[in-house]
Amino acid sequence: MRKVTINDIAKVLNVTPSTVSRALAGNLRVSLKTRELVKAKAKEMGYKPNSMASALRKGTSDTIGIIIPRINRHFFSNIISGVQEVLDPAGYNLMVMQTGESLAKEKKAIETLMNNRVGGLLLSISSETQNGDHLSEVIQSGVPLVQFDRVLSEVQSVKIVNDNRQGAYIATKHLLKMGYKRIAYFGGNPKLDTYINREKGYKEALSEYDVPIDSSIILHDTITRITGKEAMVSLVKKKKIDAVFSAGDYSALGAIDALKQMGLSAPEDYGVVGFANEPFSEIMSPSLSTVEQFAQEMGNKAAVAIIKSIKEGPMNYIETIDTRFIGRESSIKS
Amino acid sequence: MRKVTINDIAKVLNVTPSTVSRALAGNLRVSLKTRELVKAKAKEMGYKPNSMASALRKGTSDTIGIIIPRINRHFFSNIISGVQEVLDPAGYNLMVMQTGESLAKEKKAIETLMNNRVGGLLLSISSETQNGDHLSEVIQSGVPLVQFDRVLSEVQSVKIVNDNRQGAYIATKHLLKMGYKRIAYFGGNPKLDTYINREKGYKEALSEYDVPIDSSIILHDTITRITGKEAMVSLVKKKKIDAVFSAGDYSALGAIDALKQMGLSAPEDYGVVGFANEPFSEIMSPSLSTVEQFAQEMGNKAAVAIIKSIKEGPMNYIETIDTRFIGRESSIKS
DNA sequence: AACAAAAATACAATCGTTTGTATTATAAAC
DNA sequence: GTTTATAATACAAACGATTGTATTTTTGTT
Repeated sequence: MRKVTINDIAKVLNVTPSTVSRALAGNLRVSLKTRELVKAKAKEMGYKPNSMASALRKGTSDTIGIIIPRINRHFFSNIISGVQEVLDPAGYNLMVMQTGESLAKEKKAIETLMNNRVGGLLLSISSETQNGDHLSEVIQSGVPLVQFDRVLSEVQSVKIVNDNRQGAYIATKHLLKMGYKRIAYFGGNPKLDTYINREKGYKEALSEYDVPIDSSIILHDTITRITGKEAMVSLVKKKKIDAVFSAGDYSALGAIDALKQMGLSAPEDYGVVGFANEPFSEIMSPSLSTVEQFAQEMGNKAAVAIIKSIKEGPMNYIETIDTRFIGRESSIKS
Repeated sequence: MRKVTINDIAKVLNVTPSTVSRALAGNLRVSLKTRELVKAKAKEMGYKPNSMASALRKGTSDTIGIIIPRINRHFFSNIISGVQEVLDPAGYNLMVMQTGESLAKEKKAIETLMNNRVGGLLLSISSETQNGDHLSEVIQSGVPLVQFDRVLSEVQSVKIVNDNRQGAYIATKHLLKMGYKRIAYFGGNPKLDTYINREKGYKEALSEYDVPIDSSIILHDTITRITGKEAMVSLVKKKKIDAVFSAGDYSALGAIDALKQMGLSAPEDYGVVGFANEPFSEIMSPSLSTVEQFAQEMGNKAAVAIIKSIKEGPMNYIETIDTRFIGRESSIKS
């Protein structure tokens, strides 16, 4: 019941293992006749290549590692799906690691993947990660790296990101067009590029409409349903705002919770726009205006980039994916 | 810049590679003194084990494969999360494969994982899968198998499933208690155990309340938002029902879409209960009564089972996880 | 001090591929 | 028909860890 190996095939056909290996790989150094003979025999004998042996000898495998903060987040699971869409037909496998936003776990994940001799590494950093010190091993070893969504700009690699600035800009502009003037900003971790850029886009739109930027209504770490709700209650009480652009849908949802609780509503009393197009944003009532990010596409691009990097050596460029504004009830006054 | 190997350490310390290997593995055959010496030197030299070499020699790896229909589905991504929660601290890695509900892809995934000499296999079958023929290779090779959520009962393995019957039973009973009498059933693929059991639970509750079972209001393959809406429109027009128990939240959402469109509402005119506790079910309006499945817990249990199977050899039992009914606006008449 | 028993380490084969180099077989050239 | 070029295959050494067996060293006993 032992597995059939290349050597077994070689013995049966009275050739050497090297010939079998080359034949199976389609190497032109072995004649067409033998190539076909070997392939047929391999199939007949039920040969299954041992990826471990191959990886050991070659020093690299057909497995690609991906590291993300959380797999059970709509955005990231869609990215994975997009990655596999490309990797699968190309013959690569995917090993998934989660950091749970912890730098320590991120380091461990990188180490594990390196020990497994992955052919390439896809990474979206944890919110704790401040620099690329822990990536030096990856860079030095020559294993190609592709960063996506949350990237460290200091680290040399392909970077695939959303145009967060543009998305936030359009969303904020939309609110301005609808006549809202005092628009709050709810952001996340202010150290992440993602949120830095969303804030930039927000400010840019305000400036364009000559609306003064008021730092007292620009909030950070206000990205969950709970914190969004609390912030909204407070801002409404202070009568400081007439709308919110939230850098996440959850905090936008929280804002709407707050309005409902206070007997107010969107878009009549306050305009609300989120970011991410979470599945619930369309379903909730009022439905939530938001910015759609193309996660699947991001996954596709990251996968294409890693395959290219594997074949042609590490590269270094940034690719930006446009976002799309989706206007819904929460911000469209009739 | 070459990687440090066990042999390098051996040379430096003037011992043999076997001693180093055993020392690093904590084997008592090597003296405490050498063990500590080796470990220290390994650390000093920046030794990183080569998982491939180890896997080749041992014939198995510390990687566990998981096969699911779709990763970007809330339920499954939460299972993965739960699996990793257990696997991670135990030193196992996870390789994730998606079938997209295709049997052909499922076969390929199994082959790939077997070629990668995974230590164990976690599987939730595709909706196309009818039998376990393609699993014979796994069973024969002795690689432990754990099925979860969607399982083939004919195949010998650990099986971790939700108590779908119980969940459906409680949900239907709840509708009956609320005074609804003519309750439709919206199901999925009627060949999957999952839906067979939900239908069973539904019927059981009806029988208990002496409500006759009417096959004209028992619908299969009605599990998406669209099909749920269409079915609801049709049933309401025919005045056949006063409530729906849907085996999925999406079709329940569709049913509510239908009601809204016809100027009707839940729970006043029709009661609606879903299944799955999708994130949107709490957020939508009216909020949706549903049955919560503990995906994370299922993942935990599957992971524990696979580790146990790896250590103690393949096992064969079924573990059932209770579901929990969550009553919300869509079915609670005041 | 001699010997047995136990502990520690060394030796060597092995896992299944891959790949550079050497060798043999075939074809082409004169 | 010999020489040269080319195609096809064989040989053999890796890749890095693991593990059964053999050997050496240490410890204990009398």
